[in-house]
Amino acid sequence: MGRWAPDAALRLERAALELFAEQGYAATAVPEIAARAGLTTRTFFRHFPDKREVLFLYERELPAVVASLVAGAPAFLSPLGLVMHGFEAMAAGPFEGRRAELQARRAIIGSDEGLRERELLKNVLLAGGITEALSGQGVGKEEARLVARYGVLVFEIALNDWLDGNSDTFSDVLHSTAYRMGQLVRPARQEE
Amino acid sequence: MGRWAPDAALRLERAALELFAEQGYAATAVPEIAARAGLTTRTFFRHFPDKREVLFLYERELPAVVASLVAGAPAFLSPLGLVMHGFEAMAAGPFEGRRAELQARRAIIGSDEGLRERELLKNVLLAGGITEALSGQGVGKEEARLVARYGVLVFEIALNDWLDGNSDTFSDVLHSTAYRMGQLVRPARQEE
DNA sequence: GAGTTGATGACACCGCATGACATCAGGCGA
DNA sequence: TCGCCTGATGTCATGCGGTGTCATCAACTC
Repeated sequence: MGRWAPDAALRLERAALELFAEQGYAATAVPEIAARAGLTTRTFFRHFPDKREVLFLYERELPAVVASLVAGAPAFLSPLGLVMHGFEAMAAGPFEGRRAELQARRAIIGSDEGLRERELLKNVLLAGGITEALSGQGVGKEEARLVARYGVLVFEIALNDWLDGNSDTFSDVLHSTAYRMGQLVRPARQEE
Repeated sequence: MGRWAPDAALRLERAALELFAEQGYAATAVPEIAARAGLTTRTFFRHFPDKREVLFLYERELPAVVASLVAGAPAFLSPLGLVMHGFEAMAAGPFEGRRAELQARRAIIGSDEGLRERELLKNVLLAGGITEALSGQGVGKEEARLVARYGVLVFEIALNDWLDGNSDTFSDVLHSTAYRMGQLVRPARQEE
C-alpha cells in the first residue's frame, strides 16, 4: 500500500476529537471532520457507520482483547473471577496511562445523549464478547450471560468513578467497586 | 378541551406500532405515521423528540412509578430489597397482563440497533429514578447508585427471559433471576 | 503493458429533525 | 357580545445525517 495514507480512520478520529473539543459535538458537521482529515464526507462514512462511531474507534478491539484475557485467565477461578481477572489486566495495562485522554473523551460523550446511548450499546457488545469467552472456558451459557453483564456493569461504574477522581489507580477503583457491589448484592451473613 | 382529539400521542403510537409491524421500523417514514394518525410530520415531533421515542411512550412514567413503589416499600428491607420490592409490584401489576403486547414491542426493538440503544438509555434513566427514591429512603448516595444499577440489570434480564418464554409468571422469573444472579456474584460460603 | 484491485471522489437523493410563522377553536374578561 | 389570549396544530424552509451509484486512479499482478 502507499497510494493512500493508511491511517484514514485515525486521521478522521483525531480531526473529530479536535473539532468536538473546540466547538462541541452537535455543532460539528461531518464534512468539517472529513475536510480537516483531508478526505470527503463519503469517505468518513466508509470508515464509520455513523457520526457517533468515530468516538469509539479506540475501543473497537476491546471485546476481543478482554475476551482473550478471560480465555487466558487461571482455570481455577470462578466465572466472575475470570471476568474480573480480564478487567484487572485491562485496568493495569491499556487504560492506566490514558486517564487524561479518556477524561476528554468522556466529557464529549457526556455532552450528548446520543453518544451516551452508543456507549451503553458498546458495553453490551463487550458483555457479548465476554460471554463467549466464558463459554469457551466451560461456563454454562446462562451463567456466562449473567456474569458477563454483571462484570461489565462493575467495570462501567468503576471506570466512571476512576475518571471522576485524579489520584486513585484504576485497579484500585475496580477492586473497591467490585467489593462494594458484592456487599450490596449479598450482605455478609453466616447462612448457606 | 375539545378542538383537537386529546390523545394525539396515543394515536401516533398506535399508528406507529401498526406500521412498524406491517412493514418494519426502518421502512416506515415519520410522515406515514403522522398521516395514519391524521396529523402532520411536524406534530409528530412535537409529541416525540425523535422517531424512536414513539416506541417508549408506554414506559414514560415507569421511573416515577417504580420510584414511588420503592418509596412505599417496608422500611426494614435492605436497599436491594427495596428495589426488588418495587420491581415485584411492577411484575405482578402492570406487566403481568401485557406479555403479548410487550413481545410485539420487543420484536420491533430487536430489529433495529438504534432502538436497542434507546432501550438501554431508558434503563439507565430508570436506574436514576430508583436512585433518588432510595436516597429518599435514607440510603447513601453511592450505595443507592450501585444498587439501582444492579437492580435494573436484574429486571432487564428477567424481563427478556420472561418474554422469551410463554408459561412462567414474570414474578417467578424475576425471583429466580435475582437469586441466580446473587449466587454468581457471591457464591455460597461460610466466611465473613 | 493490460487487466485487476481497492480506497477514494463526485453526485444525487431521501429521511430525520428543527426553526419560524400562520391558523384557528375555545376560554375568559370587559 | 366582542375581542383578546392561549395553545395545539399546519405550513414552509432549511440543514444535517446517511446511502446508493458510478467514476477515478495508483499499485499490484501476470
